[in-house]
Amino acid sequence: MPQFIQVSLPNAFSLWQISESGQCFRLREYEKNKFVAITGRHAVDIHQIENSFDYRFFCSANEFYSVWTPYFDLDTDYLAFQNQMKDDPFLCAAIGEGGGIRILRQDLWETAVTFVISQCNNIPRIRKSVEILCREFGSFLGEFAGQPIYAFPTPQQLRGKNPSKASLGYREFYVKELALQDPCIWQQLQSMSDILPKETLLSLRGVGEKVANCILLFGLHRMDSYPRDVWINRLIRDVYHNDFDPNRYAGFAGYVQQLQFYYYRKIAK
DNA sequence: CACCAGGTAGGAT
DNA sequence: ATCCTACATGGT
Repeated sequence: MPQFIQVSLPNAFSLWQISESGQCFRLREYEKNKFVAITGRHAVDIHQIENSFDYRFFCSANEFYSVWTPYFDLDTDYLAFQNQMKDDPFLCAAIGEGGGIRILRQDLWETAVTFVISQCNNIPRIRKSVEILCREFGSFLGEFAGQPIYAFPTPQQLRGKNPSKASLGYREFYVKELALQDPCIWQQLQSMSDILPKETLLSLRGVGEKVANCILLFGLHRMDSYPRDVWINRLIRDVYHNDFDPNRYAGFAGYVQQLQFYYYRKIAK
């Protein structure tokens, strides 16, 4: 019998919604209520107990607390954020559909690469390209539900390689450039303050305003970052009539953005 | 065969 | 500073 940690996460947590939120590309429901989450070199099998908020993380207690608690931001009270959105009808509706979304702490290097790939692309195809990169160049981590799981390739594993099977198109050049960077920068970015991380990210080829904000939010957990993509721009124009200021949600604007992105795409279908 | 997809770089205005 | 457009690829 494999080792597992059972936890109860009743408030503001939904693996399904997170997997559909578009902030990560390697969280997948492989069977009803069963997910595989992968970030960097870590992977875990998570089972949601039917009709409850109980989850089983198939990993050691040590890994749960050191990796997955920060990854899913389990120590943060998202209901406190939601309570500050009560006077916005769109956000209230968004909470109803996507209130279980969290802002993940993903591996920074992986976040940079995946969001460079995301530009002018669609989410299913981003996932496909990322999986091919992992399968081609990443380390084998083990088997989950009969499927081999591979880590996201390290910069060293990707350096000098030809990732043509991932069909990255014109973004392939940018990914190769990222792999050539001194890997220390991903560490250094963690300890930079103020606007230095953003300036550093913007200096990278293929990283512009929007992708930089995504990396800041999903990789560096800068909760004040508010990435504006085509959906957010449409939303602000058509729903808010160009009258929306993310600064109003100081300290959690990025969470507001995720709720808006998730819900607006959902009702568009 | 058009058009679109979590944009960006480089050049022209 | 703001406005264009090329940039590959795959899916409707």
